[in-house]
Amino acid sequence: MHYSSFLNYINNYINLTEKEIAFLRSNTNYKKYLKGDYIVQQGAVCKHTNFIISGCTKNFYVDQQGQEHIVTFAIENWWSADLSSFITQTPSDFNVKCIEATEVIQFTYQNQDEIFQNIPKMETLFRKLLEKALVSSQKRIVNNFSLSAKDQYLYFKKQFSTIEQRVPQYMVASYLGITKEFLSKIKTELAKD
Amino acid sequence: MHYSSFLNYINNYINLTEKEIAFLRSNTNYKKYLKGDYIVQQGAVCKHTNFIISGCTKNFYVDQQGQEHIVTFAIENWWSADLSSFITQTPSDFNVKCIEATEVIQFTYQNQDEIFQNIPKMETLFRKLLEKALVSSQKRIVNNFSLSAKDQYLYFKKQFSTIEQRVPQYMVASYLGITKEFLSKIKTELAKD
DNA sequence: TGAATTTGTTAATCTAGTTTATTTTTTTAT
DNA sequence: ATAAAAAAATAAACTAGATTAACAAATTCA
Repeated sequence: MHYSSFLNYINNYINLTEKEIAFLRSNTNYKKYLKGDYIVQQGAVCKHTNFIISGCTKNFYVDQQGQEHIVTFAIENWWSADLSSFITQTPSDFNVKCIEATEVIQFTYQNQDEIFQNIPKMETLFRKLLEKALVSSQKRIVNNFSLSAKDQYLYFKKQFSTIEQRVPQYMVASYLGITKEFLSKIKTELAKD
Repeated sequence: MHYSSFLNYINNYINLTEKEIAFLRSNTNYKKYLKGDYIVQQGAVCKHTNFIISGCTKNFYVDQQGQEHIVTFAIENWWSADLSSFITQTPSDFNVKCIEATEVIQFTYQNQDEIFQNIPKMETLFRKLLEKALVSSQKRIVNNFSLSAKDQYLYFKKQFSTIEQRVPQYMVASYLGITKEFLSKIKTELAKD
């Protein structure tokens, strides 16, 4: 039952045979995290890529001044991991933490490798996911440079209205790279309309 | 002869048979651009992914105020395209322009598709490239938020010293998201040591 | 070779966003 | 229901980096 949303998701992109589905199941596992749990901690190796069945996570970096910078949020039907640590299997500079209780399907580096070798369609799916993720990451860089903080907030709200509603405001500020005080100011300004 | 550096590059990652090499050749083509030529123009579809044999390109966005924001540079042995437009085959928001005379091996969307279907190792190679590109894109976002302009410049210089030496300073400023005047200030400050 | 264009510098003034500190509101747990 | 904790709002002083404008150097190319 845990797998149904995962298989549904995959089914949107590619068609798998019964045998391939069985292979996928036997090379992944289900896990449940509580609110506040770390899936990856700065300094530890990111062991898994996680498909989120339910819940919400943040991927963030803590800088030398102890400030938290959120790189990505992830919710249902998204993927969550520290990619840098996962692909190199070396200690991570980032953290992945559950903002809500979160259920995931996870696979290890080795699992992934075997899945890609046995089901090439899955590698194609991942290649396409990565392309999209890179595009939106580059778009975010451009927005940082060309939009005011206010317009960046509006863009975020438009793109991720679900997340904006689920997540405390100070985390949105951290994602946008501004202070919570300034975001608060922006919001009161926007409300005057 | 044009292909030797391309094949060398690929050989660093995967081993291809003679037959596969022949297939790759017949599904790509060589092209030479002059300094100042556009490879992709804002509003046009990005037809090709380009492997750079020699030269240097910039991928940039022109915002509503007419300001140019450089997203990436690319030199020998790198890939250059507007990924967003290429993967969707829809008009681009970005430009790719040659900063120097530039020779490339290029393939179309269809070429790429056929290559991936006939040489799955090539898709694996691309998947891994994309992973690395995404990691460095995310790292750049974090740096934007957690480093001062000075430290961002130092990081860029360390990471891309070749590019820093080849490219006019105002383009480095554009890449860093600061004004050329401010970069000039940073450099004179750094020189006082 | 020298005029035109591109690139880089300096300095004064300005502003978007930060910092710090205090207060208010909302959420959580008992 | 209520105390404690977490999150949000407000406001004043402050700063990293932008803007403008004038000038200087370096390339380019006729």
